Amino acid sequence: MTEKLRAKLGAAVPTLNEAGEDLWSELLASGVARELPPRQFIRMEGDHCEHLPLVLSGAARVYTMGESGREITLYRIERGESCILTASCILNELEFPAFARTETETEVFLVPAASLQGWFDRYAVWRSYVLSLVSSRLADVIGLVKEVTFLRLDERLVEYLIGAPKQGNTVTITHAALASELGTSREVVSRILESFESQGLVSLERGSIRICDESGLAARSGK
Amino acid sequence: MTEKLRAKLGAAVPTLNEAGEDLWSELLASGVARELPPRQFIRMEGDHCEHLPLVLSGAARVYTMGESGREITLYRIERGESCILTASCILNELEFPAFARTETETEVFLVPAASLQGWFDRYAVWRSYVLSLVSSRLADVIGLVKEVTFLRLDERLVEYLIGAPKQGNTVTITHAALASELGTSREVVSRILESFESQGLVSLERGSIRICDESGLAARSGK
DNA sequence: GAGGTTTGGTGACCAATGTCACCGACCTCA
DNA sequence: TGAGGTCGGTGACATTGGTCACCAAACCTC
Repeated sequence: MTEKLRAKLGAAVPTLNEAGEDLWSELLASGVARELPPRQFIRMEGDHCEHLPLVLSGAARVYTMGESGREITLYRIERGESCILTASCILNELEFPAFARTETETEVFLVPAASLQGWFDRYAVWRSYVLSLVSSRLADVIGLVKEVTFLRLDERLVEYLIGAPKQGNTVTITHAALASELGTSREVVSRILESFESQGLVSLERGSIRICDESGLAARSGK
Repeated sequence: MTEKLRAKLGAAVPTLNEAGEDLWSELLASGVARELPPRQFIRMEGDHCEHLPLVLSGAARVYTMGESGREITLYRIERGESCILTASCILNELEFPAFARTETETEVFLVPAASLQGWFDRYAVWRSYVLSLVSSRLADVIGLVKEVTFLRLDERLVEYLIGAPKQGNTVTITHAALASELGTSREVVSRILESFESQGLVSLERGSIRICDESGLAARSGK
């Protein structure tokens, strides 16, 4: 039982394989694995955080929302990562400034907030795990500021399509979801996609977008 | 000499007063104080970082830039803070994703990159200093994404004016500098300020903005 | 296959923003 | 006092993006 969990954790978070027995026994003693359904909220804006979720499989989306209800994705938490924003909140006693929600069925390992600081002080492996996550988030979000401030929506849409997970050359996402990614509205996304289609860059189907001319598409992001 | 420096560091970074002699002696042995003139670049985009600057007095602005040359301020580094983005870059071996530049005459204490990781492993005080800085930056920048994505410029301008450093009720800044704060162009700022003035909310002078009706101004940010 | 739900297409419209091209006022300093 | 730089005002414009109001097609469930 515990063996299985340990294997899973080790596989998801390679860094932890360098951990000693002491950290492992604390991890396994105080943490709990949990299975979350898709679209389950992990955190709401303003939450106080009582545990740190570490993603074993699946993924969660971290996003924020404007008054109008429009959303924008800040980043995703994938296998092996954890909701580091939670960690920050715990360590600085801040409120959580965003929403986090699973996208697919997601297995998480929950670590109680109380343990975090102590581990951070005692275990170098844990330290570097946490710190490198926080800092790469910081870099991500700075990149996002840059995008939002200086790029047009069509350029951002291209970047999304190019970087998105694909089956072959097809991105499976609805226009509405794409709008929530980018922080805009469905109509605007549809309009831009339609113009891409009329230029032969993509072909559209209900619920998915096939990229026909990736280099042509990429060229649109430059200008 | 060293005594003076130690006092200065301790005064600027209260956390360090909890540090033991071991950390102090390393700090003082490997770091160097330096006086920087206003508008001096500390970091350029793409830099590799060789030392971590810790601000003893003065302030630096961290910003990024679009292709057109427009700028947007990400945050400021004030007394006692350090260019934590530098720390992230050092620890993760990334390139620096922004610009950092002093605003006023600024005293910094330079810590060589090579020392950082070791201190981070050995000294709890140093750890919590670094981690709390990184995480509060993350929260700041997430807030910025939210602003940029969901607020209109006039609302953001109001927020800036309300939060800005003032002498009495006067904010000393040029329209062009304000534009660089917000990531827009000077003309747009002038236009909005002019409309504020015509509503009796502010009064404008060359190089400064006097806030006449703070609550009226604040009301404009809501709607 | 009927009815509800999800998805996306569309046109019209307007508000917000960025850009260009000036000009004039003011400031500094040689 | 004259020259050059900084600061800001302004009008005209084009583009971009957000919103509203529908509708129609595709899909799902019973």
